[in-house]
Amino acid sequence: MSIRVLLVDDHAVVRQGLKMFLGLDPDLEVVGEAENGEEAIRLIPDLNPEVVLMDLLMPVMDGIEAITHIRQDYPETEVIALTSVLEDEAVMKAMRAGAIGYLLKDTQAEELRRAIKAAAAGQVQLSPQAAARLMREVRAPDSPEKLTERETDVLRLLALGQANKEIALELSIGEKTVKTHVSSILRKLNVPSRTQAALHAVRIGLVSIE
Amino acid sequence: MSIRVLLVDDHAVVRQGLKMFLGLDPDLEVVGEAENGEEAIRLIPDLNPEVVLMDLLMPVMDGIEAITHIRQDYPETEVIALTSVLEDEAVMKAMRAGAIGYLLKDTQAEELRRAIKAAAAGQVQLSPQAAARLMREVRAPDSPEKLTERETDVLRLLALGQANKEIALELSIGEKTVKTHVSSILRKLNVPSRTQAALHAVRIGLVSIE
DNA sequence: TGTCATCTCCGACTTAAGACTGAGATGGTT
DNA sequence: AACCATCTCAGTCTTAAGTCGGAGATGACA
Repeated sequence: MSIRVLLVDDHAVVRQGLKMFLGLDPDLEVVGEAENGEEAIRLIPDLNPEVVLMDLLMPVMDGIEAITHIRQDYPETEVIALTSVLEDEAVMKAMRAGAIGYLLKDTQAEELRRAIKAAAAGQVQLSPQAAARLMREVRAPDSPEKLTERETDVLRLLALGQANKEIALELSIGEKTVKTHVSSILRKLNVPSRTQAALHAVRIGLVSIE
Repeated sequence: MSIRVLLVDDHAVVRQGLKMFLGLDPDLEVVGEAENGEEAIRLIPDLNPEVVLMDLLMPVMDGIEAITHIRQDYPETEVIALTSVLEDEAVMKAMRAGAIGYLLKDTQAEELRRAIKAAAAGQVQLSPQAAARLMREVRAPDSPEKLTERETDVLRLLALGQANKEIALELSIGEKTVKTHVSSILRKLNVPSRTQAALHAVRIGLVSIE
C-alpha cells in the first residue's frame, strides 16, 4: 500500500518536478495537486492524503494558515512545509501550526522521499539547516536576541525601503511607535542604521530581492 | 532532429519539472543540467546545446554573467532567461547580456515549448509581462540615467551600509562631496532614500549580499 | 577656443533618523 | 495577586540625511 501524497504549490513547474521525483518511488503516490491552501483544504476530504507537501508562500491562502486548518480538521493527515528560503520565524510558525517537517526546495530527491515516509509514520523530519535554526532557537543563551512579531513586521517594511512615516501608515500605528521598534531592531541586530538592518533582512531572506 | 536543450537552475526540483515538461515533446531533448552559471559554461562545449534555459538567480555565477559569457564564446547558442519574478532591471540586463527570451517560471508548458523552438530558430520570445515592461522601458522618456564612475563608487559603499562620513573617509573626499554624490544617485535611480538605493544596488548585483 | 561632463567643495536649510526616558494598556504566566 | 513581555505612545535631544544653489578645477572633445 503506497503513501498518498498531496502537493500544494502555486508553481506548476515545481509541482511537476515533485511529482516526477516522487513518482520514481513505488511506495509513494501523488493523489492530487493544489495551487493554494484553500484548494488544498477543499481537496483533502476526497483525496484523503496521508502526507501533504505544502509550500508556505502562496496567494489566496498561505501555507501557515492552511497547515493550521488541516491539522484541526484532519489530524491524521501530516503536513511537511516545503519552502525555498529559510527564515527563522517561518520555521517556528510552521511548527506551531502543526507541520511535522520543514524542508528546503533544493532537498535531494532521495531525502525528500525519506522525509515523506517518515512523516507518514508520524516522525519529525527537518532539513539540517532548519534543524540548526531550531536548535539555536531552543538553547539560545548567547544567540542574537530574537525580534518580536511586531518588530519583524516593521523590519520587513523597512527592508522594502519604506520610511518610518510610511511604515506607521501601513501598520496603522504612530510614527513614534515605529521609531521605538526600529531602535529595538537596531539594538537586537547590532547594526547602526536602518540601511544595514535592511541589508540584514535581505541576507536572512526575510524579504526577497529581485 | 530534436532541439538540444541545457537546463541551468540551482533547484533540482525546478530542473526536474522542466525536464518533465519538455520531455513530452519529441522535438525537444534535454541534453544536460547545471546548478550554476559556471557549470553551465563548462558543459556547453561537450553538450553543444542549441538553447539554454537559464535561471537568473544562482550562487557561484549568476545568470546574467553566465549569459554574457555564453554569448561571447558560443554565439550560436541561444539563451532564454527563466525567472520566477518579474523585475524591470533584470529584464533589461538579461537582454543586454544577450538573452533571446525572457520567461516566467509559471509559464504554461505549451508556451514554454513554443518559446524554445522559436529561440532555436533565432526568434525573440518574451512573456507578455516582460514584453510590456520592455515596451515601457523603451518608449520611456525618463530612461535610466547612467551613474558616473565616482557615483558608482559611492553607491557601492552606501550599499554596504556605510554612513556618508565613512564613505568620505574611505574615498578620501569630503563628507559634503559624498552628499552631493548621494543626491545625484537618488535622483538618477529615482528613489527617495539611501536605503532604497542600497536595495537597488543589491538588486542589480553591484554588491553581493552575504 | 569654447563647451561639456565630471569631480570636488561650501553654506544654509529642512527633514528624517535614532537615542533616551518614561509610561499606560493588554494578555498571559506563575 | 504579582509578574513579565509586548505593544503602544510622548517628549526631548542630537546627529545624519538630503536639498538647493553656487562655484572652482580638470580633462576630453569638437
